[in-house]
Amino acid sequence: MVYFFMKSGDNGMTSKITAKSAKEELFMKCDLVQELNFLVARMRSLGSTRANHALKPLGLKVRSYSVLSLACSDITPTQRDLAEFLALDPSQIVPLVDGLETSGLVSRIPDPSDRRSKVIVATAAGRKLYAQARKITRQNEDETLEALTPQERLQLRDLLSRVALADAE
Amino acid sequence: MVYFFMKSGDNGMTSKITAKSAKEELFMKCDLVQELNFLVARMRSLGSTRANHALKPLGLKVRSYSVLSLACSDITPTQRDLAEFLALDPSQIVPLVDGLETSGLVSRIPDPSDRRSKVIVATAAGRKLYAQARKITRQNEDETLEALTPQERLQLRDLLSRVALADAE
DNA sequence: ATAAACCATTGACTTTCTCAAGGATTAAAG
DNA sequence: CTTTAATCCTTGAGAAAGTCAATGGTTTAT
Repeated sequence: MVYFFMKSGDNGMTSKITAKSAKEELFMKCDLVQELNFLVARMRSLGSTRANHALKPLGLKVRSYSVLSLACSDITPTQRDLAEFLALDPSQIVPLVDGLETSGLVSRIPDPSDRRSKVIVATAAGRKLYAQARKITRQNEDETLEALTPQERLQLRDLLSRVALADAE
Repeated sequence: MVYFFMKSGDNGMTSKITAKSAKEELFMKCDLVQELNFLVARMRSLGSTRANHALKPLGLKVRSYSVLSLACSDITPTQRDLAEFLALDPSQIVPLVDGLETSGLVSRIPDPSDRRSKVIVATAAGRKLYAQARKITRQNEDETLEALTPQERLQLRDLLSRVALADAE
Protein backbone atom coordinates (compact mmCIF):
# COMPACT_ATOMS: atom_id res chain seq x y z
CA MET A 1 0.00 0.00 0.00
CA VAL A 2 2.78 2.44 0.83
CA TYR A 3 4.84 0.88 -1.90
CA PHE A 4 5.27 4.16 -3.74
CA PHE A 5 6.54 5.91 -0.68
CA MET A 6 9.57 3.65 -0.30
CA LYS A 7 12.69 5.42 -1.32
CA SER A 8 15.43 2.96 -0.57
CA GLY A 9 18.57 2.86 -2.61
CA ASP A 10 17.39 4.15 -5.96
CA ASN A 11 17.94 7.35 -7.85
CA GLY A 12 14.21 8.11 -7.89
CA MET A 13 13.81 7.90 -11.65
CA THR A 14 13.56 4.16 -12.21
CA SER A 15 11.33 3.76 -9.17
CA LYS A 16 8.84 6.17 -10.68
CA ILE A 17 8.64 4.21 -13.88
CA THR A 18 7.95 1.00 -12.02
CA ALA A 19 5.53 2.91 -9.82
CA LYS A 20 3.67 4.11 -12.90
CA SER A 21 3.19 0.69 -14.44
CA ALA A 22 2.42 -0.71 -10.99
CA LYS A 23 -0.34 1.85 -10.67
CA GLU A 24 -1.75 0.94 -14.03
CA GLU A 25 -1.75 -2.68 -13.01
CA LEU A 26 -3.58 -1.87 -9.79
CA PHE A 27 -5.95 0.31 -11.75
CA MET A 28 -6.94 -2.56 -14.00
CA LYS A 29 -7.95 -4.51 -10.92
CA CYS A 30 -9.74 -1.84 -8.93
CA ASP A 31 -13.47 -1.79 -8.29
CA LEU A 32 -14.19 1.08 -10.63
CA VAL A 33 -13.00 -0.78 -13.71
CA GLN A 34 -15.82 -3.26 -13.24
CA GLU A 35 -18.47 -0.59 -13.14
CA LEU A 36 -20.54 0.02 -16.21
CA ASN A 37 -21.03 3.71 -15.59
CA PHE A 38 -17.33 4.34 -15.37
CA LEU A 39 -16.46 2.33 -18.47
CA VAL A 40 -19.17 3.99 -20.49
CA ALA A 41 -18.26 7.48 -19.27
CA ARG A 42 -14.60 6.99 -20.06
CA MET A 43 -15.38 5.49 -23.42
CA ARG A 44 -17.65 8.28 -24.48
CA SER A 45 -15.21 10.96 -23.26
CA LEU A 46 -12.36 9.51 -25.29
CA GLY A 47 -14.61 8.47 -28.15
CA SER A 48 -16.41 11.75 -28.67
CA THR A 49 -13.30 13.89 -28.67
CA ARG A 50 -11.74 11.46 -31.09
CA ALA A 51 -14.80 11.42 -33.35
CA ASN A 52 -15.17 15.19 -33.18
CA HIS A 53 -11.62 15.51 -34.38
CA ALA A 54 -12.20 13.05 -37.20
CA LEU A 55 -15.36 14.86 -38.33
CA LYS A 56 -13.88 18.34 -38.09
CA PRO A 57 -12.81 18.49 -41.75
CA LEU A 58 -16.48 18.13 -42.70
CA GLY A 59 -17.58 20.85 -40.31
CA LEU A 60 -19.48 18.32 -38.19
CA LYS A 61 -19.35 17.15 -34.60
CA VAL A 62 -20.78 13.96 -33.16
CA ARG A 63 -23.97 15.73 -32.20
CA SER A 64 -24.65 17.39 -35.52
CA TYR A 65 -23.60 14.21 -37.29
CA SER A 66 -26.14 12.22 -35.29
CA VAL A 67 -28.91 14.63 -36.16
CA LEU A 68 -27.89 14.56 -39.80
CA SER A 69 -27.90 10.77 -39.75
CA LEU A 70 -31.43 10.64 -38.39
CA ALA A 71 -32.51 13.31 -40.87
CA CYS A 72 -31.18 11.09 -43.66
CA SER A 73 -33.06 8.05 -42.39
CA ASP A 74 -36.63 7.23 -43.26
CA ILE A 75 -37.80 8.06 -39.77
CA THR A 76 -38.81 11.61 -40.70
CA PRO A 77 -38.24 12.65 -37.10
CA THR A 78 -39.68 15.70 -35.41
CA GLN A 79 -37.42 17.67 -33.12
CA ARG A 80 -39.00 15.94 -30.18
CA ASP A 81 -38.22 12.59 -31.73
CA LEU A 82 -34.61 13.69 -32.09
CA ALA A 83 -34.52 14.74 -28.45
CA GLU A 84 -35.81 11.35 -27.33
CA PHE A 85 -33.56 9.33 -29.59
CA LEU A 86 -30.45 11.26 -28.63
CA ALA A 87 -31.45 11.54 -24.96
CA LEU A 88 -31.20 15.32 -25.08
CA ASP A 89 -33.38 18.13 -23.88
CA PRO A 90 -35.64 19.51 -26.63
CA SER A 91 -34.02 22.90 -26.15
CA GLN A 92 -30.68 21.43 -27.14
CA ILE A 93 -32.05 20.32 -30.49
CA VAL A 94 -32.87 23.86 -31.55
CA PRO A 95 -29.31 25.20 -32.00
CA LEU A 96 -28.24 21.84 -33.45
CA VAL A 97 -30.84 22.02 -36.21
CA ASP A 98 -30.18 25.75 -36.59
CA GLY A 99 -26.58 25.03 -37.46
CA LEU A 100 -27.38 22.28 -39.92
CA GLU A 101 -30.11 24.36 -41.51
CA THR A 102 -27.84 27.37 -41.90
CA SER A 103 -25.33 25.10 -43.61
CA GLY A 104 -28.06 23.92 -45.94
CA LEU A 105 -27.85 20.32 -44.79
CA VAL A 106 -31.35 19.86 -43.36
CA SER A 107 -34.73 21.57 -43.56
CA ARG A 108 -37.44 22.17 -41.01
CA ILE A 109 -40.68 21.00 -42.59
CA PRO A 110 -43.90 21.83 -40.74
CA ASP A 111 -45.76 18.60 -40.09
CA PRO A 112 -49.13 18.88 -41.90
CA SER A 113 -50.73 16.48 -39.45
CA ASP A 114 -49.60 18.53 -36.44
CA ARG A 115 -48.61 22.08 -37.08
CA ARG A 116 -46.87 22.38 -33.72
CA SER A 117 -44.06 20.08 -34.74
CA LYS A 118 -41.45 20.28 -37.45
CA VAL A 119 -40.04 17.33 -39.30
CA ILE A 120 -36.30 17.45 -39.93
CA VAL A 121 -35.26 16.11 -43.31
CA ALA A 122 -31.87 16.18 -44.99
CA THR A 123 -31.32 18.12 -48.18
CA ALA A 124 -29.46 16.68 -51.15
CA ALA A 125 -26.31 18.37 -49.87
CA GLY A 126 -27.00 16.90 -46.44
CA ARG A 127 -27.23 13.36 -47.79
CA LYS A 128 -24.07 13.85 -49.79
CA LEU A 129 -22.15 15.06 -46.75
CA TYR A 130 -23.58 12.30 -44.62
CA ALA A 131 -22.26 9.71 -47.04
CA GLN A 132 -18.77 11.10 -46.57
CA ALA A 133 -19.16 11.44 -42.83
CA ARG A 134 -20.38 7.87 -42.52
CA LYS A 135 -17.17 6.62 -44.05
CA ILE A 136 -15.17 8.57 -41.51
CA THR A 137 -17.13 7.32 -38.52
CA ARG A 138 -16.92 3.76 -39.79
CA GLN A 139 -13.18 4.01 -40.12
CA ASN A 140 -12.95 5.69 -36.75
CA GLU A 141 -14.98 2.99 -35.08
CA ASP A 142 -12.86 0.28 -36.61
CA GLU A 143 -9.80 1.85 -35.07
CA THR A 144 -11.51 2.21 -31.72
CA LEU A 145 -12.52 -1.46 -31.69
CA GLU A 146 -9.09 -2.62 -32.76
CA ALA A 147 -8.72 -4.80 -29.68
CA LEU A 148 -11.79 -6.88 -30.54
CA THR A 149 -12.39 -9.60 -33.11
CA PRO A 150 -15.14 -9.05 -35.70
CA GLN A 151 -17.42 -11.37 -33.76
CA GLU A 152 -16.76 -9.58 -30.52
CA ARG A 153 -17.54 -6.27 -32.18
CA LEU A 154 -20.94 -7.52 -33.26
CA GLN A 155 -21.50 -8.91 -29.80
CA LEU A 156 -20.60 -5.62 -28.16
CA ARG A 157 -22.92 -3.65 -30.42
CA ASP A 158 -25.70 -6.13 -29.75
CA LEU A 159 -25.33 -6.06 -25.98
CA LEU A 160 -24.91 -2.29 -25.91
CA SER A 161 -27.95 -1.60 -28.03
CA ARG A 162 -30.10 -3.92 -25.95
CA VAL A 163 -29.17 -1.98 -22.84
CA ALA A 164 -29.05 1.51 -24.33
CA LEU A 165 -32.38 1.17 -26.14
CA ALA A 166 -34.16 -0.85 -23.50
CA ASP A 167 -36.44 2.02 -22.53
CA ALA A 168 -36.96 3.32 -26.07
CA GLU A 169 -38.54 0.16 -27.36
CA MET B 1 -41.53 7.52 -46.40
CA VAL B 2 -44.38 10.03 -46.41
CA TYR B 3 -46.38 7.61 -44.36
CA PHE B 4 -46.84 10.07 -41.53
CA PHE B 5 -48.15 12.75 -43.82
CA MET B 6 -51.10 10.68 -44.98
CA LYS B 7 -54.28 11.90 -43.47
CA SER B 8 -56.95 9.77 -45.00
CA GLY B 9 -60.08 8.84 -43.14
CA ASP B 10 -58.89 8.90 -39.53
CA ASN B 11 -59.51 11.23 -36.65
CA GLY B 12 -55.80 12.00 -36.36
CA MET B 13 -55.40 10.53 -32.91
CA THR B 14 -55.01 6.84 -33.62
CA SER B 15 -52.78 7.56 -36.60
CA LYS B 16 -50.35 9.40 -34.35
CA ILE B 17 -50.06 6.46 -32.00
CA THR B 18 -49.28 4.09 -34.83
CA ALA B 19 -46.92 6.71 -36.23
CA LYS B 20 -45.10 6.81 -32.92
CA SER B 21 -44.50 3.10 -32.64
CA ALA B 22 -43.70 3.00 -36.33
CA LYS B 23 -41.01 5.58 -35.76
CA GLU B 24 -39.56 3.60 -32.90
CA GLU B 25 -39.45 0.57 -35.10
CA LEU B 26 -37.68 2.49 -37.84
CA PHE B 27 -35.37 3.95 -35.24
CA MET B 28 -34.26 0.52 -34.10
CA LYS B 29 -33.22 -0.23 -37.66
CA CYS B 30 -31.52 3.01 -38.61
CA ASP B 31 -27.80 3.41 -39.18
CA LEU B 32 -27.14 5.33 -36.00
CA VAL B 33 -28.26 2.49 -33.76
CA GLN B 34 -25.35 0.42 -35.03
CA GLU B 35 -22.80 3.06 -34.18
CA LEU B 36 -20.73 2.65 -31.08
CA ASN B 37 -20.36 6.35 -30.40
CA PHE B 38 -24.09 6.88 -30.42
CA LEU B 39 -24.87 3.90 -28.21
CA VAL B 40 -22.21 4.86 -25.70
CA ALA B 41 -23.24 8.51 -25.67
CA ARG B 42 -26.87 7.65 -25.12
CA MET B 43 -26.03 5.12 -22.47
CA ARG B 44 -23.85 7.45 -20.51
CA SER B 45 -26.38 10.29 -20.75
CA LEU B 46 -29.17 8.14 -19.36
CA GLY B 47 -26.87 6.25 -17.00
CA SER B 48 -25.18 9.22 -15.38
CA THR B 49 -28.36 11.14 -14.67
CA ARG B 50 -29.82 7.97 -13.24
CA ALA B 51 -26.75 7.26 -11.11
CA ASN B 52 -26.51 10.88 -9.99
CA HIS B 53 -30.06 10.64 -8.77
CA ALA B 54 -29.38 7.39 -6.95
CA LEU B 55 -26.27 8.80 -5.27
CA LYS B 56 -27.87 12.11 -4.31
CA PRO B 57 -28.92 10.96 -0.81
CA LEU B 58 -25.24 10.42 -0.02
CA GLY B 59 -24.24 13.83 -1.33
CA LEU B 60 -22.27 12.26 -4.18
CA LYS B 61 -22.37 12.38 -7.96
CA VAL B 62 -20.85 9.93 -10.39
CA ARG B 63 -17.72 12.02 -10.65
CA SER B 64 -17.09 12.48 -6.97
CA TYR B 65 -18.01 8.85 -6.41
CA SER B 66 -15.42 7.75 -8.94
CA VAL B 67 -12.72 9.82 -7.28
CA LEU B 68 -13.72 8.46 -3.90
CA SER B 69 -13.59 4.93 -5.23
CA LEU B 70 -10.06 5.39 -6.52
CA ALA B 71 -9.06 7.08 -3.28
CA CYS B 72 -10.31 4.00 -1.43
CA SER B 73 -8.34 1.64 -3.65
CA ASP B 74 -4.74 0.67 -3.08
CA ILE B 75 -3.61 2.70 -6.07
CA THR B 76 -2.71 5.75 -3.99
CA PRO B 77 -3.34 7.94 -7.03
CA THR B 78 -2.00 11.43 -7.55
CA GLN B 79 -4.32 13.99 -9.04
CA ARG B 80 -2.68 13.44 -12.38
CA ASP B 81 -3.38 9.74 -12.08
CA LEU B 82 -7.01 10.53 -11.39
CA ALA B 83 -7.14 12.76 -14.44
CA GLU B 84 -5.75 10.01 -16.66
CA PHE B 85 -7.93 7.25 -15.24
CA LEU B 86 -11.10 9.30 -15.50
CA ALA B 87 -10.12 10.86 -18.83
CA LEU B 88 -10.49 14.36 -17.45
CA ASP B 89 -8.39 17.50 -17.60
CA PRO B 90 -6.17 17.91 -14.51
CA SER B 91 -7.90 21.20 -13.80
CA GLN B 92 -11.18 19.37 -13.42
CA ILE B 93 -9.77 17.23 -10.65
CA VAL B 94 -9.08 20.20 -8.42
CA PRO B 95 -12.66 21.19 -7.57
CA LEU B 96 -13.63 17.51 -7.35
CA VAL B 97 -11.02 16.81 -4.69
CA ASP B 98 -11.80 20.14 -3.05
CA GLY B 99 -15.38 19.06 -2.52
CA LEU B 100 -14.48 15.65 -1.13
CA GLU B 101 -11.80 17.15 1.09
CA THR B 102 -14.18 19.76 2.48
CA SER B 103 -16.61 16.96 3.27
CA GLY B 104 -13.83 15.13 5.10
CA LEU B 105 -13.92 12.14 2.77
CA VAL B 106 -10.41 12.33 1.29
CA SER B 107 -7.09 13.97 2.08
CA ARG B 108 -4.40 15.49 -0.09
CA ILE B 109 -1.11 13.96 1.02
CA PRO B 110 2.07 15.46 -0.43
CA ASP B 111 4.00 12.70 -2.16
CA PRO B 112 7.38 12.39 -0.36
CA SER B 113 9.02 10.99 -3.48
CA ASP B 114 7.86 13.94 -5.60
CA ARG B 115 6.82 17.04 -3.79
CA ARG B 116 5.04 18.43 -6.84
CA SER B 117 2.28 15.88 -6.67
CA LYS B 118 -0.34 15.08 -4.06
CA VAL B 119 -1.67 11.62 -3.34
CA ILE B 120 -5.41 11.41 -2.73
CA VAL B 121 -6.40 8.96 -0.02
CA ALA B 122 -9.76 8.33 1.55
CA THR B 123 -10.36 9.03 5.22
CA ALA B 124 -12.18 6.61 7.50
CA ALA B 125 -15.37 8.53 6.85
CA GLY B 126 -14.67 8.35 3.15
CA ARG B 127 -14.30 4.58 3.21
CA LYS B 128 -17.45 4.25 5.22
CA LEU B 129 -19.44 6.35 2.78
CA TYR B 130 -17.93 4.54 -0.18
CA ALA B 131 -19.16 1.22 1.21
CA GLN B 132 -22.69 2.57 1.22
CA ALA B 133 -22.33 4.19 -2.18
CA ARG B 134 -20.98 0.99 -3.68
CA LYS B 135 -24.16 -0.82 -2.69
CA ILE B 136 -26.23 1.81 -4.42
CA THR B 137 -24.25 1.73 -7.64
CA ARG B 138 -24.32 -2.05 -7.67
CA GLN B 139 -28.08 -2.05 -7.30
CA ASN B 140 -28.39 0.67 -9.88
CA GLU B 141 -26.27 -1.22 -12.38
CA ASP B 142 -28.29 -4.38 -11.87
CA GLU B 143 -31.41 -2.48 -12.80
CA THR B 144 -29.74 -0.93 -15.82
CA LEU B 145 -28.61 -4.32 -17.09
CA GLU B 146 -32.00 -5.89 -16.51
CA ALA B 147 -32.31 -6.90 -20.15
CA LEU B 148 -29.18 -9.05 -20.04
CA THR B 149 -28.47 -12.44 -18.54
CA PRO B 150 -25.72 -12.72 -15.90
CA GLN B 151 -23.39 -14.17 -18.49
CA GLU B 152 -24.11 -11.41 -20.94
CA ARG B 153 -23.43 -8.83 -18.25
CA LEU B 154 -19.99 -10.27 -17.65
CA GLN B 155 -19.40 -10.37 -21.36
CA LEU B 156 -20.42 -6.75 -21.78
CA ARG B 157 -18.15 -5.58 -18.98
CA ASP B 158 -15.29 -7.59 -20.42
CA LEU B 159 -15.68 -6.23 -23.95
CA LEU B 160 -16.23 -2.69 -22.73
CA SER B 161 -13.19 -2.68 -20.48
CA ARG B 162 -10.98 -4.06 -23.22
CA VAL B 163 -12.00 -1.20 -25.48
CA ALA B 164 -12.22 1.56 -22.89
CA LEU B 165 -8.89 0.75 -21.28
CA ALA B 166 -7.04 -0.19 -24.43
CA ASP B 167 -4.86 2.90 -24.34
CA ALA B 168 -4.38 2.92 -20.56
CA GLU B 169 -2.72 -0.44 -20.42
C1' DA C 1 24.33 24.91 -13.68
C1' DT C 2 21.17 25.82 -16.88
C1' DA C 3 17.29 24.45 -19.56
C1' DA C 4 13.37 21.63 -20.17
C1' DA C 5 9.57 19.06 -18.40
C1' DC C 6 6.06 18.13 -14.94
C1' DC C 7 2.43 18.79 -11.12
C1' DA C 8 -1.29 21.28 -9.07
C1' DT C 9 -3.75 25.35 -9.41
C1' DT C 10 -5.96 29.50 -11.26
C1' DG C 11 -8.49 32.06 -14.59
C1' DA C 12 -10.83 32.97 -18.76
C1' DC C 13 -13.62 31.20 -22.13
C1' DT C 14 -16.63 28.12 -24.58
C1' DT C 15 -19.76 24.45 -24.66
C1' DT C 16 -23.17 21.63 -22.65
C1' DC C 17 -26.86 20.75 -19.28
C1' DT C 18 -31.06 21.77 -16.75
C1' DC C 19 -35.24 24.32 -15.93
C1' DA C 20 -38.93 27.35 -16.32
C1' DA C 21 -41.85 30.02 -19.13
C1' DG C 22 -44.35 31.49 -23.45
C1' DG C 23 -46.88 31.42 -28.06
C1' DA C 24 -49.02 28.39 -31.15
C1' DT C 25 -51.52 24.25 -31.76
C1' DT C 26 -53.90 20.01 -30.59
C1' DA C 27 -56.33 16.70 -27.37
C1' DA C 28 -59.52 15.91 -23.60
C1' DA C 29 -63.48 17.04 -20.73
C1' DG C 30 -67.70 19.08 -19.87
C1' DC D 1 -68.94 23.74 -28.98
C1' DT D 2 -66.24 25.64 -25.37
C1' DT D 3 -63.15 25.40 -21.96
C1' DT D 4 -59.26 23.05 -20.00
C1' DA D 5 -55.19 20.50 -20.25
C1' DA D 6 -51.40 18.81 -22.74
C1' DT D 7 -47.87 19.10 -26.42
C1' DC D 8 -44.32 21.25 -29.59
C1' DC D 9 -40.81 24.56 -30.49
C1' DT D 10 -38.39 28.28 -28.88
C1' DT D 11 -36.16 31.51 -25.68
C1' DG D 12 -33.55 32.69 -21.76
C1' DA D 13 -31.14 32.23 -17.35
C1' DG D 14 -28.17 29.85 -14.49
C1' DA D 15 -25.38 25.75 -13.25
C1' DA D 16 -22.20 22.43 -14.64
C1' DA D 17 -18.66 20.66 -17.54
C1' DG D 18 -14.99 20.97 -20.98
C1' DT D 19 -10.85 23.43 -23.04
C1' DC D 20 -6.65 26.00 -22.91
C1' DA D 21 -3.03 28.94 -21.52
C1' DA D 22 -0.19 30.57 -17.79
C1' DT D 23 2.11 30.36 -13.10
C1' DG D 24 4.90 28.81 -8.87
C1' DG D 25 7.16 25.13 -7.05
C1' DT D 26 9.65 20.92 -8.11
C1' DT D 27 12.11 17.44 -10.66
C1' DT D 28 14.58 15.63 -14.81
C1' DA D 29 17.69 16.28 -18.77
C1' DT D 30 21.57 18.47 -20.97
